[in-house]
Amino acid sequence: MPLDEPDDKPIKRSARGSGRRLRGAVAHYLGTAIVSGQIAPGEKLTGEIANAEALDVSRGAYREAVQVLTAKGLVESRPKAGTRVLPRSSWNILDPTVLAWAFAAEPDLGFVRDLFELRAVVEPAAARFAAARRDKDDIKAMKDALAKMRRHTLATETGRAADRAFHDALLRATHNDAMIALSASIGAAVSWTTEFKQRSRALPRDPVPDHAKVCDAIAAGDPEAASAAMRALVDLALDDTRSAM
Amino acid sequence: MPLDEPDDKPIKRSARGSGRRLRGAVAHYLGTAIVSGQIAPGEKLTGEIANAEALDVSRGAYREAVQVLTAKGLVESRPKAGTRVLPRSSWNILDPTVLAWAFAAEPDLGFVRDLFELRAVVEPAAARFAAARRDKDDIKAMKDALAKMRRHTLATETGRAADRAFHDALLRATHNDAMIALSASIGAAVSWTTEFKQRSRALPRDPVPDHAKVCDAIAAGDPEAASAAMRALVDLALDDTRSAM
DNA sequence: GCCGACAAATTGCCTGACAACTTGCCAAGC
DNA sequence: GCTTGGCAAGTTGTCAGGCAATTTGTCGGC
Repeated sequence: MPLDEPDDKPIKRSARGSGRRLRGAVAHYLGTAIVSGQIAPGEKLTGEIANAEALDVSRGAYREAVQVLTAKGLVESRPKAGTRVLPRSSWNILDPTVLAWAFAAEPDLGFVRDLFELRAVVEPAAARFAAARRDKDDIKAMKDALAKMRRHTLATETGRAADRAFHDALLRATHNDAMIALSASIGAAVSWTTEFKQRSRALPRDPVPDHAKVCDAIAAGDPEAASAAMRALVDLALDDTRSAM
Repeated sequence: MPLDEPDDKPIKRSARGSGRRLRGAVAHYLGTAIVSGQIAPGEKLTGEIANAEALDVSRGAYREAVQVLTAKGLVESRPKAGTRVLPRSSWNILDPTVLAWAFAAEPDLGFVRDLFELRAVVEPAAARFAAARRDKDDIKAMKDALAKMRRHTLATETGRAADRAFHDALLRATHNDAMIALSASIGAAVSWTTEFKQRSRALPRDPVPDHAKVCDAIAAGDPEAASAAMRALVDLALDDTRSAM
């Protein structure tokens, strides 16, 4: 008589909804565990057969998940040595998925600061490029996002999505693939700083005018004004975030 | 009597040396094919069984390779739909491996321009941060790289490696993980611009003094001077590269 | 004390089969 | 004619077990 199985299947239950396959769930599980520091760099995780069994998945699915981690520079595995967590410096932290793992738990404040600094460097310059290169569609996308921001405020999720969409449209308007690739990372920075502001219930400022100034300068094709307006926007955001912490 | 096998095993032969496993070779093969445009976005590649057989690898190994591509945003695969190449905008173009694939063949000039622009934006700002935050080890790393650049010139591969090491050390000196993560991407930009200059045999300038100025300003802890020196360096590199093309 | 060979442990790869999931067709109904 | 529902087929997704390849650590010899 076979034993019944009172155990929950840990992975199969958790977070299997959003079109994410089984290996995706495993990757998410391991990825968050690593990024959050539960498995420190240099540590070696348990062997494939044991770990796969522990998570109640086949070895093949487990391996595919590990390939994903390897592809993002989180781990490295060699025969007989096992698979080890690599030092933080070799992680692809700007990868959208890794970013999502990092923000799944309460994110490290130092890292949020780093992202914000990157944003402060890139966005004013991006605004300059955007003003020089934008086309009709770019302007439309930015104006649409701006309108949505006006309608729903930053208090609603739709409003915050519109905020992200605005910055995304701006980066796309640079017509520079390298900067467009930074969109996800910078979007994360935008999201989390507004998130902090939101929490402390300190929303002293209406963000729309600042964004509108940037938008207008870009539409007008004035690089210097666009860059300056964006710098002002970022500086204000920095002030607000500082006072919220 | 079994047939002999006159066929070369295409993947197993090619580029299997550098510690790269079989799945790595397959990923490289597919990755370069996609990044170089041989398989255009929107196209769907042949089914797993057929393609795996064509490459003479097992389906499991082939799938692990595809997982890597998926992790880097190059493809997306769903049951019954097959696996399709995603639009360029969703590729993780700044991922070191993707960058390597992009530069495996003759790289797209427009993309090199994009990377260079990103470098021009990030590096002066990074120099500013570095001047404010560098510690003894950072300075040592930069000085070492500089010394190596002096010894072997940019005409040798060791010299170019030292150049990359210099810029890498500079970015690390920012103590900003987000910027450190850009090191690989910016390193690629540095590499390829000097590569162009090298080819056209136009090496009008000794790069060492410019680098030394940056290094000194950072060691002195002068952010403005560091930023200015780096901007000058990048501008000169831009001039040289322009005249080389 | 250094160097080389060997053995064990772990990942790497293979085969074959079945399950799950979509898509696209096709028919029925409005 | 258009929409809607179900149905079937095709492709990826997952499973199981076994063997090969590779590297590390150790043990013996020099």
